[in-house]
Amino acid sequence: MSLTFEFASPAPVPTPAPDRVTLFVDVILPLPLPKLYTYRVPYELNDNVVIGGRVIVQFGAKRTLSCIVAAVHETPPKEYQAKYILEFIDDAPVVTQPQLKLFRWMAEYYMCTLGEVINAALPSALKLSSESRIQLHPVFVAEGSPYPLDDKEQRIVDALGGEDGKALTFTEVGDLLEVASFHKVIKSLMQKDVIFLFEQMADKYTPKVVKKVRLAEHFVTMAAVEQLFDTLASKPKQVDVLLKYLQRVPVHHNEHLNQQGIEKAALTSSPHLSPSAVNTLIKNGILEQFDQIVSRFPLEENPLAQMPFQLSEAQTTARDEVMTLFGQKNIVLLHGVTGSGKTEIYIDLIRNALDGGGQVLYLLPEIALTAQIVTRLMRVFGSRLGVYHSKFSDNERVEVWNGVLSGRFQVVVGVRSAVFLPFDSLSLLIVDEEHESSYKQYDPAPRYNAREVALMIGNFQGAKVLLGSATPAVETFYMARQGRYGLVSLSKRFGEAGMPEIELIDTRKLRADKKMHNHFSSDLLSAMESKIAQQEQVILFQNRRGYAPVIACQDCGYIPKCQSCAVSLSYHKHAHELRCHYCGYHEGMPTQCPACGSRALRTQGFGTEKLEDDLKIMLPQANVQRMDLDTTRAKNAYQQIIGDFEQQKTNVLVGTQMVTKGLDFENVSLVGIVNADAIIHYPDYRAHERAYQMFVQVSGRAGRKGKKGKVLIQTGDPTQVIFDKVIRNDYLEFYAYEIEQRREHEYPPFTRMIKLTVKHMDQELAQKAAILLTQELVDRLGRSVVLGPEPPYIFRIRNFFLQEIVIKLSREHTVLKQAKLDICAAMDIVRDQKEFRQARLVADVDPM
DNA sequence: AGCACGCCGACT
DNA sequence: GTCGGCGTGCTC
Repeated sequence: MSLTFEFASPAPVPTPAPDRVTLFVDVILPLPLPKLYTYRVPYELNDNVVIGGRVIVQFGAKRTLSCIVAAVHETPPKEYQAKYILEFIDDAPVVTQPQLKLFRWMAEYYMCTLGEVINAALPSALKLSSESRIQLHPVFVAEGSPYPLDDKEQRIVDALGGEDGKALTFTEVGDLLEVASFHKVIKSLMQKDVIFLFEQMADKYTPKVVKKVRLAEHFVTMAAVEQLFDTLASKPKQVDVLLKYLQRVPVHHNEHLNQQGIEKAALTSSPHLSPSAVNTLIKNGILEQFDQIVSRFPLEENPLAQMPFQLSEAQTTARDEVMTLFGQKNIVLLHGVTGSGKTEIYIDLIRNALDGGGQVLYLLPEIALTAQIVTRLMRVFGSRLGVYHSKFSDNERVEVWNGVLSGRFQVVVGVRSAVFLPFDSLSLLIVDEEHESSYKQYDPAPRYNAREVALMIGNFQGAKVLLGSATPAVETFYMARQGRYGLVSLSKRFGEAGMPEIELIDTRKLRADKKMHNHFSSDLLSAMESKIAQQEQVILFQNRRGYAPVIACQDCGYIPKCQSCAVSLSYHKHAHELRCHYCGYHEGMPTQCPACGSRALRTQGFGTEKLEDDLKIMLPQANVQRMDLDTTRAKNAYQQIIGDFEQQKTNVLVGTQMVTKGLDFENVSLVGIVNADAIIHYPDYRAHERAYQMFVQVSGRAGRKGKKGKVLIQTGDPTQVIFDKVIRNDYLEFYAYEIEQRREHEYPPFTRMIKLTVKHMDQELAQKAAILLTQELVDRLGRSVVLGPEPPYIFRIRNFFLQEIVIKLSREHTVLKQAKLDICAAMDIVRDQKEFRQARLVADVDPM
């Protein structure tokens, strides 16, 4: 100890901790990366750390990203120096703890990264993005540049203006120059020190603002108002405006009303008022204009909100049974035939759950989430109801997200992705049409099934889950039969409506007898004719869009195929072009055969478009409308078509799957399934289930409100087993038959499947990679559980050749977990192979 | 996923 | 000779 001081400084007692802890956070980047990344919290900002909040970090040399804080700790990373967090965005979580837990489970279960889950979960407006901007360099502004600038460069400099420091984004520069290669110009300007580049995080959520007006403060007394009218006596237009304002906002009764004012548009757009008078009043300081941030979902308190409706006896019984079963089980399946009034039961249960103070999530397949159902729910739940739909704008989604966080929305009705919303105290989840395959996300990752996710949320949050369907998924019904789920059945239709009468039409026989007219049997045609004559409506179902799936040259047999996919091009008559339904490629319809020059190009097969066309000729008296992906692409087209049909402007609705879902049309008395065989003959184990569900669901559209409906099914082979089950409308019988098939062939629910797809531009390499992958899988899991590799029916999509491997696993959790690890390991081995660098490997857990 | 670093063809 | 193609590897 060598001290140079006279008085020794106090012995270095362990300093009473200066409380200077260094915090680190693990963040989830919105990227498909397998790990979390650790950043350091600037000491002064320790208090700002929020788990589930967003932070901005520098990732790599050039990128600035926003990400979610998943964990906070004090452990400095050993192998590297953590970078600092640049900025904190939120002072409260945007992602709740229960969500983080759920997202971790999803990533593990569906074999993807947390980043991918986060990416799918967050509305993109919550994902800040770095937008590169350029600005004039201060040195250049002061001294100019020693280098000469060319024309393009000068234009950019001009646009950036002088001292005011205006910044342009790259896109803006691109627009300015009208050329794509603006990077060169920017680069050159940067080298000349004329501009510099900076990154700016832009919050993409913009609140909705309305312009409002109110009376300027010093006029808000009776006396002042009266005086005002005197002064304005010679300005009748302005007086009109003021009168209107006072009528809407009776300031003389209550001065405080003035604070809220009214929307400016209410005055300016009124036909009796002059907009310029409004502006004059504002200019003269009599009215004042202000902005107010408003919700995109107007808070209209509905007086009818609590209006009770009467459940039928059957509904009441079912509701009570559900409630009783919830006492013993967390999951209940409500098996109710089409038209049995499940929705009313849901509403009743939701109301009940809300009274208990919990949140409710009500999931519907996309095509079933219609204005019809939303209006109905709005009427009951008013402003407590949030709606989450894929056709919503991003801003609207953020509002729902925030509304759930703030507690404003206690019920959300939504599609698949609504399972990502930040609930933290759900007491009830409803999955309607639980068998629907649209609950499963195919691509991209996470390839989740919202039904399964809902079940897991229920499990995590201690909430009850109600699954509803007229045609439950075989897996679901099995669980109910096993006693794992409660089961409630509703076998009667609501009201007096009976089940429709189903009839098969043997098209093969009729064709031989020359009783087929194009794709219509005379039976179907005459049935349609008579229904239309009786002012009743008809739905025709054909599960194929477009005009014809194939065109062929009559002379040489040539069939136009997609250049990027292994499919023939479908003919779309309206657009007069050939389209690929897999990659979207399209080209004009050729006038002659590209191979032999013949003009004899004929269509083969038929889609909704051709049916619509044929009907217009065969039933000229009918008003025919088509509803499929092609006619509903525009934002409100769907609503338009439904509306027209509802108001009976159309007699016949021809459509794909879309017409099968949850639409209640009271006047439909006939449903025709034009080609049942196309639905049954599908190369996978679920074909029968899907066909059964489809037939029953379409049939369910026939006959409601007391009218007995009729269903005509055209098929080339009426003897197929499945028809028997459909006609007798006996789900149990169908189930009994199907479950045996599943047991015998070891399909779900007796096993759990994982489908691996290998994609490669090179056919041979795709196959080689798949063979290696299979080998690696067999080594780890055993030969018996690995099937394939095999090219799928459509073996090439978007220029990638596909190979599929299916793994059938035991449903035991531990086995499953281990198997997934093994599968990952096997995939990594293939990925690490130099030869297969270009291969893409995708795992799909519980494929549909 | 981007973005940088690094090694081989068609242009000033 | 350089500009630029995209193959490979990393990002706290």
